[in-house]
Amino acid sequence: MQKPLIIITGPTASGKTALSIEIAKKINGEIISADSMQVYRGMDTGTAKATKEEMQGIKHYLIDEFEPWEEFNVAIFKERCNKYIQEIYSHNKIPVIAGGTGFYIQAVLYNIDFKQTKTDNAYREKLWDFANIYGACALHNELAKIDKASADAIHANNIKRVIRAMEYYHQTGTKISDHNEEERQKKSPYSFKYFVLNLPRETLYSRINKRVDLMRMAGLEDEVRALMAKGCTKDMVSMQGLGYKEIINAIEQGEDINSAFEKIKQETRHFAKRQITWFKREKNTEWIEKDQFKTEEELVNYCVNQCKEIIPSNNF
RNA sequence: GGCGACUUAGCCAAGUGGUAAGGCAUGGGACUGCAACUCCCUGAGCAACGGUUCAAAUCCGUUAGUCGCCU
Repeated sequence: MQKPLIIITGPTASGKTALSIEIAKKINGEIISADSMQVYRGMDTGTAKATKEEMQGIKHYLIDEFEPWEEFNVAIFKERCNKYIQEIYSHNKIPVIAGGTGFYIQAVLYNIDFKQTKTDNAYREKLWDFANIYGACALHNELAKIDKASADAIHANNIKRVIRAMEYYHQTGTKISDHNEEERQKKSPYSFKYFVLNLPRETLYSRINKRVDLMRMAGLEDEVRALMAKGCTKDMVSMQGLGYKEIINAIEQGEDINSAFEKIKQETRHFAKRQITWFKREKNTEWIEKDQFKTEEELVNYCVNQCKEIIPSNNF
């Protein structure tokens, strides 16, 4: 029998964290964060991490589990997340995945296979060099020779994806396009509820702007300086996080911090838009238009009722 | 009141006689081991009116607005 899984996601600043905690409280759940940046220690205000008090005693997983200089990616996420899901079931609780990284959610929800191979950095670099010397199109042509379907699907300028497709072939001898096709057919092993929290665009954008102002007041700049003092550099994946890369740049280039914060707002708005595009494409989602609910309580109750459809009644 | 400059998409901005570059924003989209990443697509007929010309955003005139200087 398929086990229950609750997913709470949506664009940044839509209120996922608070909602997930309220729901977890009511359905006897524990939360697994699906956020590519909250996994890092020391990155708190910039990632809008929930505080201990806000968590209200609900157990959270995949927050503060890695140092900012450690390697982390979907494959690692999936492995850990699966482990925690089992652990939560063994406590007779319901796993609630909360966070805005759609790719990570997809990986777990559809049990995407990432094979056993490791990232091949040397090979990736070799291809990067090739692209730098001969151009993105030349690299893309190389991909077309080994995997025509991928080359057709990936734009030549998207070097990162072109490289991954080539790396896949290099490591497995099979085409990533075939692999993706297979994975796409998969049915979820879970009985799930996939909530996508949303707000009118205008409201969302003004919440984002306000939130960045609050992060600034809460000392985001100091947080970044502290990370830099610990040895964090802008080429690390963790430092590509919104708010981090802009401030590092401003500090290193000696640029105006005000414009750095304006840039953070702008890029966060762009990010929210990309997230929405992602969730629109996902199947079997339940969109929650937050402004249709009069109170937070009404919203929580609605979601909890929806969850009951897939949760055994002895959990309440 | 006089003199001068300017007026091109939501914003910035090229074009100075041959049928409107570019950037940003906005909106849409892709994404299956870096995903808060990376990448793609997306618009106006040039303040208004009237002239000159085969042809005007580009030249001339009038009007309006904006800015500067002067009295």
